Amino acid sequence: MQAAVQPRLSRLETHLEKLTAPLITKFESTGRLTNEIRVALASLPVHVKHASSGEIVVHEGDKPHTSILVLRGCVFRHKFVADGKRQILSFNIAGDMPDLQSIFLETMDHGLTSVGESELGHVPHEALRELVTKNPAAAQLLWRETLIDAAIFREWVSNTGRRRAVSRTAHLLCELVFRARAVGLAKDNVYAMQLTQSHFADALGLSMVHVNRSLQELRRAKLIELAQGKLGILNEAGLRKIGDFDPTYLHMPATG
Amino acid sequence: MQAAVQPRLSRLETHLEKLTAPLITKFESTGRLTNEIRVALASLPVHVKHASSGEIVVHEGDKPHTSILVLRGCVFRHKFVADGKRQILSFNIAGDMPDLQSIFLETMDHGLTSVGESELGHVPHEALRELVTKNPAAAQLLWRETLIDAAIFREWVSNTGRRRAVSRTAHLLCELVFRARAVGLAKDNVYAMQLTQSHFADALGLSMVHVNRSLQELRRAKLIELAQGKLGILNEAGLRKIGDFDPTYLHMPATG
DNA sequence: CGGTTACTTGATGCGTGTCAATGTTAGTGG
DNA sequence: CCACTAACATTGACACGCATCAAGTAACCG
Repeated sequence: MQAAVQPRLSRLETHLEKLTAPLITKFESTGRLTNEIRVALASLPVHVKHASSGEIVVHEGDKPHTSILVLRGCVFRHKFVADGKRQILSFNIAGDMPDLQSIFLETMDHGLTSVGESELGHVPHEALRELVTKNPAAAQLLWRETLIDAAIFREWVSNTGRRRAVSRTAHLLCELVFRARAVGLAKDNVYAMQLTQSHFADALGLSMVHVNRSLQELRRAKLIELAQGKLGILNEAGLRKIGDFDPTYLHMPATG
Repeated sequence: MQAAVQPRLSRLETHLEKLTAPLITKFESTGRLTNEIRVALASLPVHVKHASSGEIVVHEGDKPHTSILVLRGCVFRHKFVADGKRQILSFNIAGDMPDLQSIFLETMDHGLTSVGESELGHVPHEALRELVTKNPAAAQLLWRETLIDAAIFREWVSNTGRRRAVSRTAHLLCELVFRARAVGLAKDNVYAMQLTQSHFADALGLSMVHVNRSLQELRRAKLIELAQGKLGILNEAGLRKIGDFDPTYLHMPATG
């Protein structure tokens, strides 16, 4: 399957099995990963590219022929509204495929930008389509990922629509930590991230100034520490309470 | 395939081929519907139930064994946040499967309520899973539906996060009319709907009072007529401009 | 025809945005 | 190693969009 669609080889592609590792790790925790699927995923052609800080990797309106698998770093999806204001739609870390939907939706309805430096695996749609046509189990695993993606959007609609600034901010922090933990990126309740308050503002539908004040309120309440790219959760129960955070919507295997 | 999973028969089920008609009509316009898929969809077992006005059909937290296909009427998805406020996540009309995601996401992260009286087809997950396992083309058509669903959520995040009340309201009206048109439910730019201003408020993250004032502003500007359950678009270009509405996110076949 | 539900209107206050200045930190080159 | 710079974070003053409260009106319904 792979030979037909193999793109130009990068040096890293000689270690194919390693490239989809973050994806496989993620699926493993769900208990849905058979050996057959693992092999199929591991043999997907992946072309690794480096993205620099702030680089727009995919533009709104593009008609891409690959989907992106985040290997290292962090990216975000975004839209622009009429007056130039930006809305961030999701943050995505290692193991996420933030534009997987483009395999069946021709035109990108949003853009994709790298937060800091990141490494992104580009997977040809052709290969993905062949995989999901021939391997229903793998298809359903990927489909499920896009369904969780949608579930997160639903929660963001609620968050933005019906919670006030402090609660909204706390909710986002909870989500980030939960998802980072699930892929082993948040040890000891500390998560290294490079998001600025400006990113938070655009994700939460708030002004940067107000995000700053909301974060201060969370710090004053001894719920979090946040400085120099390190987010520390001091009181998770408290943060979840303020953020009205119930992780059900993340549809993780064993989250109580 | 069907015999194994056939649920108790309702009288209407003797006309199986008619029940998935709204779904098939919708897919036909995309040009992706082969005869084989049509037959497969038409032979899905569908158990028709009537839902009364305001009836909660599926609750948040449920673990359903069927997905719902709207046959007639209108339903909406919703979540509740800590202080009891409600957020509406989508409005769904004939041909929509608002909780299709439940085939792979065990727990409902939102509820489903009927707006007025409606007729809902319940399709067993078992039959759907068998269909999508044996028929990749049908699977991809359904997958694509859930991807469009997600695209609409993304737009709602932007709408709620970054547009002000009047623009937000106009945007929602545009979306409703576009989607109604796509399934033949909005003739002559008039769409019959039973949504109250309260529904709009919960969908837009606004108070009912402010929705009322926003609608008045749109009426004063001669952009819409809205009364007695009839929404009339008087100046579509104007409404789209105010609502900053670009239908790309609906991923319809031929929308300019 | 009385009760209910939806819509409308006005008055008031709060939450958040905007503007503008300043502080802080990290990176850079002389 | 320090001056310079740019990006990010913080603070205060003020304005405004929208929520809330409350009352009233119109439409619908059995």
